[in-house]
Amino acid sequence: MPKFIVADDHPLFRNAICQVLQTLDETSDIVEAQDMASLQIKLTDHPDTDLVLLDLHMPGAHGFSALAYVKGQFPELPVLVVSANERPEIMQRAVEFGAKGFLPKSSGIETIQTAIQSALQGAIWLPDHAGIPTPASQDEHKLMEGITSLTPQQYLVLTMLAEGLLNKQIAYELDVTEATIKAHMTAIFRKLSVRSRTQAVLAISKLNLEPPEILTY
Amino acid sequence: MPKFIVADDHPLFRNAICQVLQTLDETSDIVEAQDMASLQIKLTDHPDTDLVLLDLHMPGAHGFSALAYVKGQFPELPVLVVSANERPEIMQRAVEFGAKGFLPKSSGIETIQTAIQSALQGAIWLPDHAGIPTPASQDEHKLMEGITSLTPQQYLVLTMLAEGLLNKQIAYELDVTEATIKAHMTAIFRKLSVRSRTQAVLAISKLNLEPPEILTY
DNA sequence: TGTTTTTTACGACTAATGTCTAAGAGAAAT
DNA sequence: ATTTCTCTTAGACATTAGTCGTAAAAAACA
Repeated sequence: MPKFIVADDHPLFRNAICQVLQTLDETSDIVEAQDMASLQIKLTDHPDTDLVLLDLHMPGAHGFSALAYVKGQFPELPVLVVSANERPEIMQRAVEFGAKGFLPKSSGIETIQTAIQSALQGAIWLPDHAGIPTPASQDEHKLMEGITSLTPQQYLVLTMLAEGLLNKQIAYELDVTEATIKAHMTAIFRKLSVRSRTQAVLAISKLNLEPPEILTY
Repeated sequence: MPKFIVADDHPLFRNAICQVLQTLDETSDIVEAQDMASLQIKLTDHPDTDLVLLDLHMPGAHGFSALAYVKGQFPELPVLVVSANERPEIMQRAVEFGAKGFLPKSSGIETIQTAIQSALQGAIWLPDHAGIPTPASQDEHKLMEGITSLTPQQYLVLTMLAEGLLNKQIAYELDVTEATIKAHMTAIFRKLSVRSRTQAVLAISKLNLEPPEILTY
């Protein structure tokens, strides 16, 4: 009886994935999450999860930073990244950053089944058109490590910073003092190796899915 | 005797484009630029330019913001966007934001010739695989208009802000007072409809080439 | 050439950010 | 039971950021 968490903000696609999981094993225990906040809760509530199917574009998730955060909180938990993105570099990055594989949303039923079973057995799975790996830079890895080391609250503050909110606003939303937010900011800057909120925002926007503009001719 | 400006930071590709321009018309007058700063100079030095071939990833250029800026400074000047990006939405956006067309860097010689001649004659040119237009949002247009209305100095300050520099650092680089940079910042915020440098950075990073995550199933 | 308009520039003032030290409460690990 | 880590807050402090009013310079225009 395998246990899954399906994290995707798109209800239709979440349902579709759940359907496929049912066909794989009738006794599957499936938990759903539609944003990073609920995913956080489900993850702590279900420590015996066998596989997380993670969309990188839910509310509160900023591209690969979401993967880094989950891997940081639950290093042993297998994660299969699910995304509408089809770029080979992105797929390769997912694996490089600790995912068990990358499943494009355009995949057919059989493909989805194969990917999940492969991930459950501990193997890495990538689509045929994933191409040749293009390793991430040293800086990218450093940044991912930094996000990995963030505490849940710090990650939350970072995502709110990435919404363009002031310290004051973040404090109000989280119902804490501005002093607390400042303390979190300082901690975040240290971990991400940046010196200001502006640089922090620039750093995580690099983890979105922007192309490194690889020219070959 | 048509006059061109080829703006691309990649020397090999710039040369390749220039070669093609020569084959089109021996008497072509070709000016080259490798970053936004030099492009600015060349544009003012050569007001009789017939067509600009613009790469959106030169130093000082932040995706479509570079196009917006050029169109703002020289509204009548035809611009053909050249990019390694192959995503249909990006190609359509280029035209929607005022370009005469979009030329993928993977194009063959004949394709490049066709695109340039088409642009010279005032027509819009897009590759076959540009697909169906997916209109930009109201916000995107507002943002582009904002960048269009920036003065040269303001655009420069904005790009340096997007590098994560402090006001103090920008002031030092441009050899002006910090007070001046602050004044520019205020003006930039007004034009982009944002309230802080953090939000300004978030705004222009949206114009890079991020996918609107279009799901079709 | 004279006159707007725009751009660039700056100082003074207020608000927001970021650092440091210190410290209490609670949860989790050993 | 003790240690460790996280989250929280405070106050004091230094720095940075942002607004407003104003003025010189440059460009556009008549």
